[in-house]
Amino acid sequence: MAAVTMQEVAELAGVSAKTVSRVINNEPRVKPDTRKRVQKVIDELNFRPNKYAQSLAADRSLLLGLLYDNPSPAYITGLQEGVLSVCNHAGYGLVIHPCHQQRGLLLEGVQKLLSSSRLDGLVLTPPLTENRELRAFLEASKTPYVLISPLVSEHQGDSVSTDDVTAAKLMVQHLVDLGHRRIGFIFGARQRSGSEMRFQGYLQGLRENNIEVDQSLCKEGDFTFESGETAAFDLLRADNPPTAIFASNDYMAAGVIKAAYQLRISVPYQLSVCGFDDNPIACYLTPNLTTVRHPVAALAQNAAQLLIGQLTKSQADRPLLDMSSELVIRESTARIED
Amino acid sequence: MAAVTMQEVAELAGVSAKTVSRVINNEPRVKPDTRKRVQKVIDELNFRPNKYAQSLAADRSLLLGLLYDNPSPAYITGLQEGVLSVCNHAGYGLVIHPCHQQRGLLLEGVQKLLSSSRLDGLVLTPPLTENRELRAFLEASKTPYVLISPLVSEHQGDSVSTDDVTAAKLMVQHLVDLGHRRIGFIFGARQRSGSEMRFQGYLQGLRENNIEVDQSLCKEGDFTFESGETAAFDLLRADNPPTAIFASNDYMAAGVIKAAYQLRISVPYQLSVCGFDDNPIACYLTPNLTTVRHPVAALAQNAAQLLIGQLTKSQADRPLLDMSSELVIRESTARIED
DNA sequence: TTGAGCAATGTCAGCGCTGTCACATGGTGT
DNA sequence: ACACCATGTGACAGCGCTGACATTGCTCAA
Repeated sequence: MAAVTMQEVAELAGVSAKTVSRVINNEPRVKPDTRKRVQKVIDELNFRPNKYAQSLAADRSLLLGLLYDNPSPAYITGLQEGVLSVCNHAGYGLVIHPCHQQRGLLLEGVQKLLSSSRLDGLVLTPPLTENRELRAFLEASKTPYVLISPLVSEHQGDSVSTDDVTAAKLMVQHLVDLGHRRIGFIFGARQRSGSEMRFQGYLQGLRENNIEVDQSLCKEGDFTFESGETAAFDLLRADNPPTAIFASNDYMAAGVIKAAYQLRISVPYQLSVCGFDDNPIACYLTPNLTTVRHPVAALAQNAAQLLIGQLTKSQADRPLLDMSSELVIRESTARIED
Repeated sequence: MAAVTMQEVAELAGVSAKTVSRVINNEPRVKPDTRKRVQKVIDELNFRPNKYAQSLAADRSLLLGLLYDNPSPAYITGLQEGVLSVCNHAGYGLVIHPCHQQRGLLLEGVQKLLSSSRLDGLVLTPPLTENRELRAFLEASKTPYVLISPLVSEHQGDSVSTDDVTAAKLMVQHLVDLGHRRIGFIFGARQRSGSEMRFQGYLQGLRENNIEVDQSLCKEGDFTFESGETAAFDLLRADNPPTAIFASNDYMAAGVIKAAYQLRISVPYQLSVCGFDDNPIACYLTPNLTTVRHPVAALAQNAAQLLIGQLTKSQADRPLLDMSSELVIRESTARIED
């Protein structure tokens, strides 16, 4: 390995080590000429600054942390890739930290993480974004952080979110366009982010199409498969069942499909079903699921960008990416037939 | 924050910094008495050694890397948690590195990773384990690594694997116990680990039950949903179709379920279907899938343990965890009815 | 009694960088 | 002509820890 050091670069470029340091840190006050010369040597020697020395000397870790306690592995890995891509470009490292709120020790774990890895900042993901205790701790310890899709926007700091209201409205419009007017809705867990927004989108979508809201078509759920199945049984066994069911996420939509199967109701011919999130399962269900795809990686990239901006005080780094969600129409929704 | 340093601990404990260093590194040559006294101060002050200083001084990063290019997010997050749990206990950090073999630049990315993060060792996961170029590079750069579920065992270094042969045999036995004798089999991608072993298990299972192997019941697949669907169509439209289909993974099993649905063959009443891996989708399918669960976290923990042992030359750290797979019987397999 | 041998601890330089400050240079305004 | 400032660069200490080696105080065989 025999790693190249700044010294060697400095000597070869005929400058002091400090100037090399200035170049790699993009400090101003370096003559463009010098900068170019140094950069050339850096490239030639394939020099990479020793992160540990950097961190030690500058007392910053160049590390971000990604905290999560989310049941969807696909969502997690999507976020990871997004954050990582920004980190790599910005010379930061990423420490992932799966939490388990249920099992307690959340705070202790985070505390340990912060003190042992000395992270520069954190990215919080739902449902951790709603953990007041955690937020309070971070505020108290003055740890910079950004939130991804927080429930409430009362937060004074940085956060990024998708526009679930618009997305849900789009989905309702899709169903209405297919001729549906009795559209059932299954809530997600009330305290989790997204739930309420999705419902608002549902309401707005109906309103825009002059469809009266029927409370009996709106059922509680908690984002789990089982809750979707139960809610669907309720809806489908009622006197005047819906011709379409909009579940607030894909897991619940999968439950709806199962309930329909058991009641010998054919999807999509007798019942249209749609979900939300575009979880990988959407493609594996029979029939595969019409749903809404979120720009998970873009969310994560923007969050990381924001955080790094906050850390370096150089806000105007690069423009944020588009974060609009997209309707993915597959097989589970169809024109009404009966 | 005002982090506590070794100096402060040393003064309070009435010893030199070096002795504190000895304690936190578990070096011998420290009087039990002294060790206890120092440890007490460490606990009281909640002292955590500065990793960056440690790394810089000792020229080791205390960092492991986890390389993957696997399409299953659930598998990935499972591995991450396993490796992390060991890392945390051993004072190591983890750097995750999603790769994209297809898009090229794999080697370049790894090279960059190694030189910028100076990882102490790597954990390779399938299908990266089969990348000769990568392995050659690691050997050449003398980077310690362990393999998870490699295809071939010609590897002289460390690796951990599940016993897919036995697991597949268990599955066949389960089907036979339900009365099936014509059992279809769908291969995974030949070059990927597990494929061949699963087939061997299938063959052995049949042999043990004195069932003759019917080549026409064995179809090619490549671990994708579509390949499973296609293979199932082939199998089910044949003259003498199987009464059960054993797909080498859950994605293909989902494809089989879809094919059966389209052919109006009821699962499990007219056809039993089973998968392999216990991917989360197994629980969301209708009917939900009988499959084989792997101890993913245990695999990862053992791999990390092995790697750290290799790095510290102290092999006998702690015993490895059990890595046997387990049959998970759900709704998609049933007694033969016709 | 002595010195060899070892266990337990300390001393000190230095890992590769960055912060601070000092210095050199050249352009301005008066 | 001078002070004054902005710009570009370098010298140097030191971040918190560990490796190599030095030192101390034992024990124990000859």
